Amino acid sequence: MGLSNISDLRKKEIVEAFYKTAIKEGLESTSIAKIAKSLDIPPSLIVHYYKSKDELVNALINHCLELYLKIFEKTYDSAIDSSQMLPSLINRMFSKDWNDLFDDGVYYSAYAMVFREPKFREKFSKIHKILRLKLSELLKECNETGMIKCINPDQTANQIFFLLDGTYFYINMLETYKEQNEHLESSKKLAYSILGL
Amino acid sequence: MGLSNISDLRKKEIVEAFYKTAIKEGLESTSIAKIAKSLDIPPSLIVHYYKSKDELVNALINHCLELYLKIFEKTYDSAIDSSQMLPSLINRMFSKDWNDLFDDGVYYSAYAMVFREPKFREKFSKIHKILRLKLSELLKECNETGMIKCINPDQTANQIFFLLDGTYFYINMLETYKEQNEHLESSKKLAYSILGL
DNA sequence: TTAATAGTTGAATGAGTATTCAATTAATTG
DNA sequence: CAATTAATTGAATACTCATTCAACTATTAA
Repeated sequence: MGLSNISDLRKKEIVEAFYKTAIKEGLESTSIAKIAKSLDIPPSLIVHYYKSKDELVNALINHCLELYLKIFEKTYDSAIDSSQMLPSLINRMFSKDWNDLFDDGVYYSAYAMVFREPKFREKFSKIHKILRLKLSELLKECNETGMIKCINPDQTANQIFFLLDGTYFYINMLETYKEQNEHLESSKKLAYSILGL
Repeated sequence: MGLSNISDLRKKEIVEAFYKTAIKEGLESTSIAKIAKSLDIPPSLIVHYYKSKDELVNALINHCLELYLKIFEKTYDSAIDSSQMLPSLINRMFSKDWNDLFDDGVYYSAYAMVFREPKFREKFSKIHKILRLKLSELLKECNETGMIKCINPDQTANQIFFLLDGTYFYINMLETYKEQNEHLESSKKLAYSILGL
């Protein structure tokens, strides 16, 4: 993480202010002026660092996807020993308080842009393919230790993520924590069943 | 379907123009002026029928959700006989050309509003709960005919939809039709397996 | 036919938008 | 210290936004 000069620091600061404002106001209705106000700087300074709004949105999407990836990587690293890794990962993936680390409102707004901007589509697919690859590799390792018997690790990794994404997609519509938790538990069980754990 | 007077016709016309414009330009960047232009009417006429932008967005979300629900209901009705209903439904749910009936870009943009507008959250959850209920009832019927042995139809219906939503969420990021189809096929198989078919 | 209502128009309002630019201050380098 | 570069400012640009309003034209009812 270089961020040596002021320029890079400012750029990061601006993107983070964008992210925070977008959480409150919504991604599409967050203007350069609003970001500037939250940082108490003139709007022209933001334009100085990001030549256009498009460039700024681009930087935000990068920021979001990196954040998303980091949360996953952190989950991987936190496992005590390798044999505990898979169940530990599944448990954390299907738990609401883990999901709360990231703002879904901004995430889905950014995702919606995938349908009109091919470059965003590529970014999103890249990150999600990386995540699937990581899980797939973990499954292969667990296969070798005899923990699981997974015939097609790539396919299974995909299935687990389908289940994960679909579950969060639904529970975000639900009001009570109780309801959300019940569905997460149900999906977690199904995930275990798919893995043969 | 009343739509007796001109007022109701105009209102529907406006919402549909909103939807079509949103497909091309994106939901959040579709203004009243743009909708008006596409209909070749002055913006003030739109405001006359929908007192505010918020009311207009509300009407669009209703329109989208009704459209979504209708697609499902049509799929239900199209089954030749009741014994064919379940496999026929699953096949159509997990096929891309069926999904293409509805614009996902607009759908996810609307979904993103769920995080800031409780009234939209309620609308979305209502529709999705109806869909799950319908599938659950179908599973119960299939249980009675002995077609399947589903211990918890409500939970199973949820799981099928988790898988469905998660699969579409992912394949929308993918470029090639081939890739998309492979994942849909894989998920369809898992759905069959979950149902014990 | 007259009166009342509903549909439609175009112009105007004020606030907010992204972006440009010249001027000014701060930091860095020779 | 002097010269150069980078960071910052504030004002101004042209444009789009949602919304208002008075005037106008159909349509309908009495």
